[in-house]
Amino acid sequence: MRDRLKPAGETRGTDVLQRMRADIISCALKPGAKLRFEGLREMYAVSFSTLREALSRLVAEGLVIAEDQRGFVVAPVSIDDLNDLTYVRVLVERECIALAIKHGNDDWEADIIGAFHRMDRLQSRLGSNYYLSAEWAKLHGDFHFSLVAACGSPNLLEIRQKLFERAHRYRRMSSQFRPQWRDKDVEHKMILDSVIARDAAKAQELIERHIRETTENVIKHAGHLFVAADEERHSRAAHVAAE
Amino acid sequence: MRDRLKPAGETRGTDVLQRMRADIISCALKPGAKLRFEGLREMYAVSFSTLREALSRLVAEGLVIAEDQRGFVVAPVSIDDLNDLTYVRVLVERECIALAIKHGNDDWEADIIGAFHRMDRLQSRLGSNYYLSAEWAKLHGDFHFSLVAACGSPNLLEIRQKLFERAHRYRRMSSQFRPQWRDKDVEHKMILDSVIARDAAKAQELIERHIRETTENVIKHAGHLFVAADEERHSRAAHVAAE
DNA sequence: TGGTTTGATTTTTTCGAAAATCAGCATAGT
DNA sequence: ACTATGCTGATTTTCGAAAAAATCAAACCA
Repeated sequence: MRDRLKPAGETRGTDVLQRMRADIISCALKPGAKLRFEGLREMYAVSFSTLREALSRLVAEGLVIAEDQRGFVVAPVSIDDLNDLTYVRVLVERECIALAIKHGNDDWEADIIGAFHRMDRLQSRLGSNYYLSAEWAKLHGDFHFSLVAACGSPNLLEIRQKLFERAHRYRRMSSQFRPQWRDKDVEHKMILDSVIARDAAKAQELIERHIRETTENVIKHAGHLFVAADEERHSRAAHVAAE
Repeated sequence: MRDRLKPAGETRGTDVLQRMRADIISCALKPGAKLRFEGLREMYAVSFSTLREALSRLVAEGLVIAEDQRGFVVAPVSIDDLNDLTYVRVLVERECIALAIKHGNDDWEADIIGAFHRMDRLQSRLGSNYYLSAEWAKLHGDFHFSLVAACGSPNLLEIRQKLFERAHRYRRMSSQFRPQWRDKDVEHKMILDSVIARDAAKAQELIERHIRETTENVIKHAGHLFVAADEERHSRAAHVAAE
């Protein structure tokens, strides 16, 4: 089941990278955990070098931290990190969405509406626990990307994407400790409308609030985990693969 | 001469990464050039895996581009890329400097003045061709970093640093085709003064102009190289190590 | 001629063994 | 008792050979 067909021209290292990224975001690999090669080699069924390459790439994405001569560690989570991440995300997303509204054409609008629809439909189908679904998370990511896709700046979009994925790990962490998510779909619809109406200032305002409120919720519901995860790293950073 | 003493705890891969980054920025490895392993292995005297790791990390910095199953290529240069880079840099640097002015303390100010002094002195010593010196480039980078060092956002600083280095390659390219640099030291002094005076709006304005004017100069003096470099990639992307 | 297949060659990617380094523990010296 | 030193086992890092994939060119057919 793990050995699904490789998309044409995809390298094994790239495949491991993606699986590992997913595992870090889903916290199957816990924040702060030591990443020992022997364990990972079994877990992902690849060699040292391939593993090392994937790890190096994850370091660049900020999901893994490397210390020369003493291996790799899953990037720890902390309130400071989350706040900084939020700060930068607000800056970048505001810029992206303003640019997209300026440059976007009809196709761009159509893609947004389509992405929203897909996300909305799956949400209805899944019921109140939609936010635990990996598939919904994917569509949610697609929707947010569609909003800024027409931004026209490859560099800004790339930066945005990396930040989004790091934030995703925090959202994911909190979603497990939260009885009910707030009405995000209402917010999404409002953002959608403001974008289609080409009201840049309003879209910026809404997206900023969307990001900030999510962060507040994460801290409220999962903040207690952060310190624990960090302590774990210092005490017994052990057996990751087993869990 | 190449095998200088390794700083304690530094890994061979990290060492290669740094040498390669320097070579790409200095265009010893030309934009768009195919990076063949056999050649690089001789050039840097390391094994395939180590090389591969360094390359992967450079991909993350945007200095190298990887295509699965068909190797690595030095990131090409183009006017579009430079313009986009400039756009994002203006956004990021403006934010950084405003934050630094807000949060910086006396030590921060002292570091800036020190960094400017070092740069200024070397500049006088080197005379009119200062901008060709690698050492001056280093101090120039240090000065610009010192301006924003107190910004307080690790994420923003990291993004800034990567963008700065990519832009550095463009500056470097143009510097070889330019008879005389403009009076950057005057601009630097003005930025310095506005920062010490804690005039955020002015500092933002000056740094933006500094970046934009540099870009304009690069395009004017080196723009003709960009297309050529790109064509080269398509036609005969050959022997890099030899040159 | 134009386009496709085949096979040899080059280049990239993967592998696991070997070397280097680190962390923990015991021993010796002050 | 306390720091320094040297061992031992665990872990990371490096290596180059072997496997996989792409490229190039000649041969082939329509």
